[in-house]
Amino acid sequence: MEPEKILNISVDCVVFGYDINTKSLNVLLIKRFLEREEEVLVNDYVLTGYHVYQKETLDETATRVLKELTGLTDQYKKQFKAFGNPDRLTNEKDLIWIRNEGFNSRTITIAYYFLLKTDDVDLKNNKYQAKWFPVNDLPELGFDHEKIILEAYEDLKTKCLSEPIIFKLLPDKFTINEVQDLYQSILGIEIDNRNFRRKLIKKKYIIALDEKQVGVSKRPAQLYMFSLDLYEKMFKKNYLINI
Amino acid sequence: MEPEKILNISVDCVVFGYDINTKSLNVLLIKRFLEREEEVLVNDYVLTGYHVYQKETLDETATRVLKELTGLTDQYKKQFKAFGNPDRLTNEKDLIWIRNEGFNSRTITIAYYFLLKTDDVDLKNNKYQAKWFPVNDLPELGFDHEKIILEAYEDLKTKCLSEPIIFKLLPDKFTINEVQDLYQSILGIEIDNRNFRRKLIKKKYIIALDEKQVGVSKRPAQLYMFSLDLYEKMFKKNYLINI
DNA sequence: ACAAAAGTGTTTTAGATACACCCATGG
DNA sequence: CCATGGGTGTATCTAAAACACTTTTGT
Repeated sequence: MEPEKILNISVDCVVFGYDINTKSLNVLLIKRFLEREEEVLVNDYVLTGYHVYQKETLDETATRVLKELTGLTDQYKKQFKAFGNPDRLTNEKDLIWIRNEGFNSRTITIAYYFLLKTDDVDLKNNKYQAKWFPVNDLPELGFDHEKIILEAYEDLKTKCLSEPIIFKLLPDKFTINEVQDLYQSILGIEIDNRNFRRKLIKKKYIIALDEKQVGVSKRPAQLYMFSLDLYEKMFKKNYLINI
Repeated sequence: MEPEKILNISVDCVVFGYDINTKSLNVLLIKRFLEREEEVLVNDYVLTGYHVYQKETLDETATRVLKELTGLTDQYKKQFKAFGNPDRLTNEKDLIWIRNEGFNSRTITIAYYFLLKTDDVDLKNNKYQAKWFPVNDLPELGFDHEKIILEAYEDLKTKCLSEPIIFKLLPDKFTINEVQDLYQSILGIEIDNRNFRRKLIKKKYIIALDEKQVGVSKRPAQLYMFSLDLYEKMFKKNYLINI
């Protein structure tokens, strides 16, 4: 039997997945489809989310939602904002959907985002018809989910400049150029390869491995890993005022 | 008649007020007191907060709460986190209080913080017995409000390094040393006056006025103001990766 | 041998840091 | 005239920015 739900509080999850091959930052969305008497009433995409249970924390709800969608646990997650406008679920399709599902139109959602690798998710036979979309090329979205995604993206852009969360989007072993590509994808900027390379290699917590890429069709690159342990040991808060 | 409340969703407000005279960053707290048959059951402090109304946004709830407590409107506010652990209101005093007030023990709160000047609030005859406390010397707090305050403070510390929100805590006309004192209070650090002064004066949106302090007992200092307009005009996002 | 991506150095410029004394004013 | 806080200048160092060619490898 399902635990008791809180009917007016949900958690919505923006699942960011980086595709290292296409160099694309993607968002995982599920299909929202409803038809009646041959007529398609609702046909768009939404974030995955669910009501909070009476006996769980918000973090637990988020973890549960991700696991239900992808099977994954222990991924980086961040609660970034609550959305609670009274009109956030009130466009026509949303009302049809809500009536059909029987939940509260005045629902407040606590939004999280997750950072993981597209490759880690197997979407074959996904029961929600989940699909990856580039964050810069989203489909038609239900509810206020476009807004939620864009705010998550903004937070990610800011945060990746000051915290080493970028490595959550990459495999354990990566090349310098892959990190650069990722920054460029997220931030939508061009970075000078020489300067970037020097800067990154200088960090003591970016560790050169005794390994190179295998199975690439051109010159294989040096592999590196990120040591969270070393990062935290040497972390020193700097109070640089930059206004 | 009071609008309909959402019984399990509240907004709590961390009201930061800077006292330019004592150079103290303070938090405004209200008294929580309950006695029965001569026995004091609850006697501590809490944040101000209230349930969200059915027909208002979360921002509107926060604004309303601040107005009710201080009479002030149009102050800088920021929604910074939602707190929703099932056990967040379950220590003994909290349960007594909740039973007495008749609200839901599984309440999720959306926490905001406000930035203003201690001087702008008149606490004479305040109906909530509101009182300022230095953020570094808080009294005994009910619910999970100490945690909420500390998280708000962390967010403020981070944010004041990269956004010009510091000026929300100062009068319109201020001296360079007042800004320095404020940074030092918030961050708990010492700053070199010459370097700080040079750096601040160089900014084009820090405007020297044709005015000096009046009524001070020593050499009056040059007054400056902050131009949000100029700041926004010249604002250029920098993508400095600092991990 | 060639295509493709990996990798490499130097110069300039901007800003952070460190540091100690004189000055203007009100009392 | 003196106590107090306001205000000032320079030298060093670190890191960012700008910039183009050579090397390695798989095919």
